[in-house]
Amino acid sequence: MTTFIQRVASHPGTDGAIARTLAERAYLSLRHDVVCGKLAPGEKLRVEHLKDHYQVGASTLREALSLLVSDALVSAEGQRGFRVTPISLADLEDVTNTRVKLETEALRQSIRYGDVHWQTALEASYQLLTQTETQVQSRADGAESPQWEQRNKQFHEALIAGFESPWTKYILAILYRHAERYRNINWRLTATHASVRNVHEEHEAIFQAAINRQEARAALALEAHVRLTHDVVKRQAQFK
Amino acid sequence: MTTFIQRVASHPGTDGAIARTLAERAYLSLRHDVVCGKLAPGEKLRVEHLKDHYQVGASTLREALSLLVSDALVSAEGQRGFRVTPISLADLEDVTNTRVKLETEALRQSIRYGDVHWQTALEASYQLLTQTETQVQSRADGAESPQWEQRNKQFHEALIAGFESPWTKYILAILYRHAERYRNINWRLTATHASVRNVHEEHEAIFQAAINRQEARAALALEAHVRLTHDVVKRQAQFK
DNA sequence: TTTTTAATAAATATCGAGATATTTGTATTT
DNA sequence: AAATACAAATATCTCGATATTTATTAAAAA
Repeated sequence: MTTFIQRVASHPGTDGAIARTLAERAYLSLRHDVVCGKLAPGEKLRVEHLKDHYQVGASTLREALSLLVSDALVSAEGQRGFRVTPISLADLEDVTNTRVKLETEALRQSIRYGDVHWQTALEASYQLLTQTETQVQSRADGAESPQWEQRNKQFHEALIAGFESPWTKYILAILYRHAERYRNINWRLTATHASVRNVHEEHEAIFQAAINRQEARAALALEAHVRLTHDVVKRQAQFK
Repeated sequence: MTTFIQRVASHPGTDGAIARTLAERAYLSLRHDVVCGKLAPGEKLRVEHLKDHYQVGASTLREALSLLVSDALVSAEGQRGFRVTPISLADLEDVTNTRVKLETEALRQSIRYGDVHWQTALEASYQLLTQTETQVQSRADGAESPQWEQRNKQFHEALIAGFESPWTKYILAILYRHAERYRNINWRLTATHASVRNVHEEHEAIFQAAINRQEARAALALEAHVRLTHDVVKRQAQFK
């Protein structure tokens, strides 16, 4: 008898987390496909179709979809099934504002109380991100870069790692994923040579202020950074 | 053939929301039982047992539990089932701090931009809450009051209703539920005659400041209120 | 033509059995 | 006696079939 749950290479975009159940695997795969835009905003999610594609039973797929509902990436309406949560300018602004509020505060606390270990980890993640950003820049290639996505996220996580608040981190992770989705959906338009370069300069400004323990300056730089991303997406946005 | 999903009276604590599916009904029932402490923190949630009690199949119950996972009221560990999320002093403090940060900001915005309709609704909810609180006081009865819980929640919702941010409201609703759980678990110790009276005075202070559009004062009163609730629970806390 | 009603098709939601994994208990070995 | 290996029991997880609801289409009535 073969083992039913195989130790397959995890689906891209799963943060390297090992999914011990099929439901968890389906959840991570679905989440990835929603965030990267493969499952378009507003799209109907028919269980019968999806269960074939994700290779699980109906109940298991519904379990995965239920997990996505509370992430607000999928909406459920009783007796009328699931669909990918729609996008809107108002929602993007709400995501951005809420994120700015929580993330800048977390950064301030992090700078105030972060120890040596926090600083070291931050420097390391900044180095990695810088590497990727200079590469992307030299390639002059606006194509989607999973590596950049990963390292960008890790840099943002490292910034607030000095602040001990699981709840803040949990909420920010959810909000970050939504921001990521908005970025991905408009990626081809936004990831021009120029904007990538800007982003790197912004990252540097945040990093320097954080390392030098300049709370206010770091918070302002982070706010400007998050809002600029929002502005770019908004300017290019053509929500159908 | 009889209709399978009956239009039964909804389970207490379901906010009057009509559950269109059994999974949704089970979710609301389970959530209520976790929040009110009937399902104790850390308790193992065995699907085989619960499915009988909540009168649903195994898959449906798992779906309900999955919804609770993202509310952080239930924790899931792959292949090892579900259990009620444990409580801790650190978590209570995190919940309180995060809530204070978001709720005071929301209140300030609400006061700044809230229109006449916001003010009217706030006054109405304050009246209802006052009624209940004076009744509870006169009864000199520390027993759990579902009506007070409901009106207290509605008052807090009304305070921030002038601030247009679905995300903030969604997050605060989750955090509020956790705070409610901590309150319920220690209810008998905290709901003394004196504390109920204090709470009403605090509510009045918040209300007056909000109505008079005193942002800073209202925010401070709200922070003091939330933190005091936290302090009382903390002082009485005997986490096993 | 427009509106209602009825029949059909499609999709959702639910269940319980069976496959898989973990835990518990027992025997065997060092 | 402690540690390991094996076996039974318990619980989790998964699936496909079935019941129920919603959406679609066609026919009948206004």
